[in-house]
Amino acid sequence: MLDLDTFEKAAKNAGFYSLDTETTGLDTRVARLICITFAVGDKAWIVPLTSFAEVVSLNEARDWLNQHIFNDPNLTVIIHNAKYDLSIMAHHGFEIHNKVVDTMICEWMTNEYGTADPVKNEHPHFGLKELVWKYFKIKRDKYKDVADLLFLDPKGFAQYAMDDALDAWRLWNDIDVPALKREGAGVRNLFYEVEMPLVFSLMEMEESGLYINIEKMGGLFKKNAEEVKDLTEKICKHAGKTFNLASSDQLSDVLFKDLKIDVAGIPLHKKSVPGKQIYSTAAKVLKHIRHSNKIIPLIEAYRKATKMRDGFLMPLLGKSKLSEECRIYPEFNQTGTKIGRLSSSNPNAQQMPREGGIRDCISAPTGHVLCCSDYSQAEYRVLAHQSNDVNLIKLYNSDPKADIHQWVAKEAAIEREEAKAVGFGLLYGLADPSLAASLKVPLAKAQELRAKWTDLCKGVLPYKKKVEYDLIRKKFVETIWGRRRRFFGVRLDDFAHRQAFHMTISGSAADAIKIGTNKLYKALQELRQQDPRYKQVRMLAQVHDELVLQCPEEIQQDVIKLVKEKMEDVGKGHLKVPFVAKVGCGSTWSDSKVK
DNA sequence: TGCTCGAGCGCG
DNA sequence: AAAGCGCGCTCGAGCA
Repeated sequence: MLDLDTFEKAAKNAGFYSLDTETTGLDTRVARLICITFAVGDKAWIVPLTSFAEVVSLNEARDWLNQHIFNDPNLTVIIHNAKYDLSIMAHHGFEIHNKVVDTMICEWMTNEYGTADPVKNEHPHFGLKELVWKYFKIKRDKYKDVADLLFLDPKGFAQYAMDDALDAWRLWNDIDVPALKREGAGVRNLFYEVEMPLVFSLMEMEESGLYINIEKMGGLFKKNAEEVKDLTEKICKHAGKTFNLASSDQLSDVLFKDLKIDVAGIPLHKKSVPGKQIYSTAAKVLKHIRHSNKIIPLIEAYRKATKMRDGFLMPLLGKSKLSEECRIYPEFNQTGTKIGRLSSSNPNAQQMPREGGIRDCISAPTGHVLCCSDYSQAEYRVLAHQSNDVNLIKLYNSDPKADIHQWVAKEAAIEREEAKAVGFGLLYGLADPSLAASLKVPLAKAQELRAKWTDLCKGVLPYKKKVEYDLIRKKFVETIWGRRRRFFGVRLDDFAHRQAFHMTISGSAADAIKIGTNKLYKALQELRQQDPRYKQVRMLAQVHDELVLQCPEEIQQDVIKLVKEKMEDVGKGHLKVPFVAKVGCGSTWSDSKVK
């Protein structure tokens, strides 16, 4: 059953092997290994560790594999979703020093739609079994359908486990290697040099989690509960009846039927039918009708308070109380977006409210501080580079800390808020009428502001045109580093134009922070060898242009220096403008941010 | 009870 | 179709 000697020979002969694990759960902090499987070509091996009639002791497996397989830096291990398996393996004492290629990430980089239909705007999936069906038309059972086999039919379970390793091998060799060959050098380089190393930073973040000051958050929760109760009573009194305030349908009836607020200009819901009109009660609508009835500000306050309760206080308190360390453990998904950014979930660390005190409750444990690195105007620096605009390039080179909105405002003799709205709208392709609405100015004024902006930065519109041209000619667009977003089989309308343009900007910024994060991680690994205090410096979270770390209080000044140096060491000698990181430390997430 | 969908809203 | 880009989460409503 074992015959690991033949595995060693085969792996070393090929230079590659694939690995998969079966475990008792998805939480890497508590899950236990059931078995490890390997494949080389069409041969597979299994190391049964628990639950089988005959098992190998964990110590024995660990010693042998660490010594014969995992310590070889010239071997490449193929894993589907390596972050998970490597994390489980690390928890069981395996030390894997092989090169890693992740078939899930490779799939995402070479086809960001995964098994979803690009035309339907579905949420992409990159599951091994779905991909095996897509490419090989092989139907594999889902884990939950074979979990019982472990006891009823161990041989069947073993086969299932080995199939995963065989599938990963096949996916890499038959699909991914040719796909990487077809793609540009940019995609290949990003895959091997950016995304693969990044896996280890994300493992560190997921392992570390975020410490919650439960007492402080409990205080917020108590205050919030009183607020919600008070507002509910007031609103129902105004409405003259009790109803479910969380139901937008019921609220629509109260506002526009009972209270007879004017419906002119209010958008209808999709499910509105001639007999039953349901009007939108979104924040934008409420703001618009705020002065037509005293109930509106109460509803706005109620929405804020319940969003806080249901979206943050309840789930964060619940999760942190489950953990002995008072921590929440957000996941950072490397294949979660179509533009190259990360996404986060369970809970989503990338949507913690800036206002309302949540970030004051996310803190560092005693003796430590949080360290926060924030790229200054990353997207506009990318725009400067991509558009080759002389003024923008001059601006950021003459003053690395320049504020583009301030500069535009001064040069064009407009308000900073106006300049900011125009600049922001430009990145997302905002049309003039919407710009006018958001600034509350006439259309002509909005057009004038936009003209002033594009006149100052003459390279921007031609760059936008270039992206559209590329899109139509090649059906994909690229970031500075060559990451691609494809539009195969998609109508190249204005919507696609906006998506494409935005991807080249935000996607480039995403590449940049990933490269900076890798440089920092590498530096930390080296320092950890020399100075044990650096083992306590941990990456905790990434929020698109921001990186959050935790470090011992006494080395915070050194860490600030290191983080700034490494995060700014992006595109040196290659980009036309510098990247600038604002780095600060503090006892909470709020305090650690540099204003 | 469990599923999907849309509305609404938090973040960059 | 979307009509301002990219995400994930919670709730209500409708359905089986």
